[in-house]
Amino acid sequence: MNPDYYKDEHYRTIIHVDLDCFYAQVEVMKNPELKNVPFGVQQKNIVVTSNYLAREFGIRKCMLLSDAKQMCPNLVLVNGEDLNDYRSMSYKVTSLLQKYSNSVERLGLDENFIDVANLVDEKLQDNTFQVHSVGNIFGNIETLCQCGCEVRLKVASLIAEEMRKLIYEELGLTSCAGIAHNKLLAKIVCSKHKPNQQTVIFPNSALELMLSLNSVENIPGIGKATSEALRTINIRTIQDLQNIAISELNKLFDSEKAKFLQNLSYGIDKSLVKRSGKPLSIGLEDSCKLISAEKEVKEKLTELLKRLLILVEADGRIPKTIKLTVRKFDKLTKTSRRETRQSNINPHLFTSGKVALMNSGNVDKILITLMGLFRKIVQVRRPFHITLLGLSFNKFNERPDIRRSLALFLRKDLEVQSITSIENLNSNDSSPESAAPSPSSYRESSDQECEPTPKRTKLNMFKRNLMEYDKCESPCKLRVQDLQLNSEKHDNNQNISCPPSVDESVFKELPLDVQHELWSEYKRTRNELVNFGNRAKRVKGNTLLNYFVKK
DNA sequence: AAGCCCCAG
DNA sequence: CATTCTGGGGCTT
Repeated sequence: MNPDYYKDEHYRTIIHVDLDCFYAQVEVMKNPELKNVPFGVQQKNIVVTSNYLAREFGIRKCMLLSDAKQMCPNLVLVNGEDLNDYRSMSYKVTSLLQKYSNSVERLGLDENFIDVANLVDEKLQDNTFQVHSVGNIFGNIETLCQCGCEVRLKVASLIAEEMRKLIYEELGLTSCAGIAHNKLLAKIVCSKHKPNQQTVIFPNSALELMLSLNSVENIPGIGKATSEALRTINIRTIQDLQNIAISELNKLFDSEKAKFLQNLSYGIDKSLVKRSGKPLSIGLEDSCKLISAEKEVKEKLTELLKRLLILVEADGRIPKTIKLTVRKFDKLTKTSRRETRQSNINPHLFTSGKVALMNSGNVDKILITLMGLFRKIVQVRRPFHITLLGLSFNKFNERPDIRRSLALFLRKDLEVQSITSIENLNSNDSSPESAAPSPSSYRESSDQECEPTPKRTKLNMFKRNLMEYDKCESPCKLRVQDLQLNSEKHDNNQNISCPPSVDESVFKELPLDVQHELWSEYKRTRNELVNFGNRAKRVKGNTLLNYFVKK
């Protein structure tokens, strides 16, 4: 038996929410007449998903159009090649779920993991609260674990029901939920009762749930390549993976991966719910039958680029690199493979809003780089065959507007530009001399309702200013307004890392997006330090971080 | 940092 | 088997 099995801890409480046939639900909202007919969502030659009426005919994910039509001659089809509507609805769902926890991880467009530890603790503080569960329970409940996970999971089942109700009431979408002490089990158990239902699993039934998958390729995290590798040493079933000597797995995978895989087979998953933020890349791709002419390539790229620029504009950030993806078809081997090339782009093309973005001259400039990238992949002087073109923007800077307005604000309203005594900024600090001057322009009639003792401190004003920013409509703002979006990876995914040069107590008081901004700025300057050694200036220029460094 | 591969829905 | 249209992450160079 895997030694980790006896050490598995159940202190976490995780909900997995999965929207029912998501694309199909969005299409019904766009066209309610679809509600009572079997229909599928089509991309090129493929039915990528279908409603439940169609599934009764045997329609399955990624079925060929011709096969689907044979099974269900009356199948109605809607085109789903443009993901915009699905994507925007998806982010609305994530935004709703973020009301329950700051730790929400997106998976694809239709799934979210939520770590509800804090909410569960809150609910358990209330002694009048009668603990019970709602929804389906997977497995037996005769020998439940006594570590305390039972009540947490039951409470989480109530939270999951609230979440699903909210998603239905606010957005009209039905969903399923799985509740467990780790992500793996939450995800698997979620699919045990569908659609529009939820299921909780207690740790004592973890093995039963894993065995119900039958084969290793059904374990989330084990894909085609891994299961093929496992097959070479005759591992097919869950039990095979449980019982194989770890030394055998080490012949195929490094020891960390080997351990990870075997743990999965026991339903053990230590991975944390990662806070999802703004996407790290924004891309579009279009597959096609065959392209063999450079002119055609340029036309396709133009169309893709124009669509992509609209998405990037809506995102609000400034992209730094662009990547071209080409799928080459080899007529001899009858196989295709993807090749990519990327290059930096001139940020000036994006700095002055929509006009600059859609300016045809700028589009042309980007197109020239793209065709340059294309010729790196394809010898255009020789015959070539392309079956897919893709574009994506990959690295981003926040738009400078935010930082500039903050810096301006600070310079205007603070006598000193750098904050030397950080504690004085804390609104909980009651020492009288710490109060900052309060310009009358920031007095508001609604003051009394804001905070118990709304002290006019610099930090309060700083936060207020940000709230004002949040309220305003601006073309550079995200379409997904409420989302807590971060574009950085952090050492600790519960809290945002505090740059060592900044006082942590102040850092924690700052709004999340400012924390992100400070951290990413610190990382940039740190990288410069690495590159240039001691001669580099610590923090240079008129940066946000500069206002918060301890002196 | 660039490009490939693997994972997911 | 992959097929669509994405997006994240890890490995190698």
